[in-house]
Amino acid sequence: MNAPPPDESPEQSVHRLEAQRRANRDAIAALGLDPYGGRTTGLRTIAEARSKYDEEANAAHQAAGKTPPEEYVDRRPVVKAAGRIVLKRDGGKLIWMQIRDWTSGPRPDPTSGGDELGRGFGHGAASGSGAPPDFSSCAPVLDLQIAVSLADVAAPGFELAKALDLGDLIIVSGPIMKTKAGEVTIWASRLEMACKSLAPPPEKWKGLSDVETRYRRRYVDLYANPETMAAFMLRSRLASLIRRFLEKRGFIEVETPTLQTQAGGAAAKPFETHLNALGIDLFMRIAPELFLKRLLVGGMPRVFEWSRNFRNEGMDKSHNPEFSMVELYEAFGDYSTMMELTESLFRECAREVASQKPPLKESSTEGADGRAGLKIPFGDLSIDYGQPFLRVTYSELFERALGFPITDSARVAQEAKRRGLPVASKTGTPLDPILIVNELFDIAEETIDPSRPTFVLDYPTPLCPLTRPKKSNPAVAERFELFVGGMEMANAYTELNDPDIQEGKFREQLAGIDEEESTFRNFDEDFIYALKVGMPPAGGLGIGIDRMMMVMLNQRTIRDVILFPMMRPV
RNA sequence: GGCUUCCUAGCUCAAUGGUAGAGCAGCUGACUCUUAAUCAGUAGGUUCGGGGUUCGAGUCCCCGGGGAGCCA
Repeated sequence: MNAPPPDESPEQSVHRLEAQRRANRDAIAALGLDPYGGRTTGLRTIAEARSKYDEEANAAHQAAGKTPPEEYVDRRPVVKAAGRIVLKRDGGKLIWMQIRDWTSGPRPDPTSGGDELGRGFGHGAASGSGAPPDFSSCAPVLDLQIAVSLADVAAPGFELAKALDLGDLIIVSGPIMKTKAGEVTIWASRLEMACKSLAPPPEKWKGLSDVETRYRRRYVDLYANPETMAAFMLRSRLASLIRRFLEKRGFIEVETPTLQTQAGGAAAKPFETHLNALGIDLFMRIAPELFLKRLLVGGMPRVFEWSRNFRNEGMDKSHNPEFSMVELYEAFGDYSTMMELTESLFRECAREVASQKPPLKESSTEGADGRAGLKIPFGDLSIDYGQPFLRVTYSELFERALGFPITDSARVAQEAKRRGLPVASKTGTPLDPILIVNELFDIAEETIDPSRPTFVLDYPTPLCPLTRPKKSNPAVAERFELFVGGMEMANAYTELNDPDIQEGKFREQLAGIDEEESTFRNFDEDFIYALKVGMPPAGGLGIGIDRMMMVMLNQRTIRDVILFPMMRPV
């Protein structure tokens, strides 16, 4: 049996659901309305509109009955709000809808009763009258209900309401009142079109749950899944907090080149690109470090950059090819001032997160054993930012985890072989023992308690080409990394400002690289010249913002804290 | 890169190797206080793509695409 031949007309090439929506758009246009709206004034957010509800005025209006006496004045506040239709219940001559805007989010106060819970697009509350809403398994939202009555709405509002589809954006104005069932509602006196939606929305109860589609069509995820919106709203708040925190401490925000002739400041494979105007190859930056230090040379005392970095390496749940890093430098500071700053910054962010209401976070400010604590959930963990962060030196941590000191070269080599780690370079030359130590150090890192933010400090000097060695012990450098939730969060140094030592380290580094690496790693002569001009002693710090957001927003993968994560093209 | 696993209607999901289904969304109709509204009716498919085994493949095998998880 053959299917009927496909209709060749362009109308038929459109999906049937889109075709229906196009027809509804035409119906709206036929009413003399612009399906795509225009500038609108006097709008309130849904949250504001809801807050205007007046109990007394509502009671007076109900008491006035169907045919109110002549002296009766309707005192119910009139509001105007706009939003996306997430539910529509057509009752013949009375049409109910629920609209959503960005103020729809986690309910601010879960104890205030369940009768005003918004529903639709995947986030219902516990069903049943009188049952307290259950915040453990769902994310209730404060959508706003709209009633469009044939008798009360100005023409052609009712015909418009009939032609509306889920997902359309509308503007409604009218008295804010409460229905018999107790739900705050705008009883529409005017209904306007803001934008026709031609794409069918996700399922109204289960929502959009397909992970891939959520990333590829984040715009749908954001409006259909309020906890997604809530997470990114909170990310934005924290970004703002971080900027204010740094500005309060005298740091100024700067911007340095993203396109660089050499990719310095970190050990990572860069993206390559080409500048037609000069006919030269360029690299996307892997770190802003060398430019920010030039600014210290120039006399800027405290600088920070919100830097998008690009690294042409693996992708997994804690790596996206482009990622955000805040890097900062403080003249006359050192790594201990950076440590204090880092700890304060994480604590302030945690405090902000803890001040958010459920259901996004179940945080606690109750400390263990009576001490001041500040706990933020991260998966199965509860990370405490209230207590002082733990501190352990690189060599202590190594010895504690491996059972022998980093100086025991024989056992280091033996252990590396046992674990199948490389003990020689690709060309066959034996690796510096300290590099083997550093391979084994991954094992030590895994022994850090992920629920306690931990500074690992005093890295072996050979691992730190940009860091000043300790005066009391030149074998270790004044560098720390912060670990939280099992991930490396931050990296800081007492910056090396002796141009001769720096040049020596650069040359040493370049001597050890392979052919591939030499295509993008060069000797940065100008940076050395800058150090010759003179850079004040300084502390420098880089914080991996995306990972920090992961632990703050309780998201297990970096893709859930980046609005548009890298995806393979379909 | 290796192993495991997933991809079926717009969405969320079913379907021992034996006629591809449900709920929601859609469409038609009824309904002026609904609450995931309800009721009656109706339409909707390249089962990710290609190949193979088989009387017969959504299901088994191979190749390819995309996602997720674990490992390196």
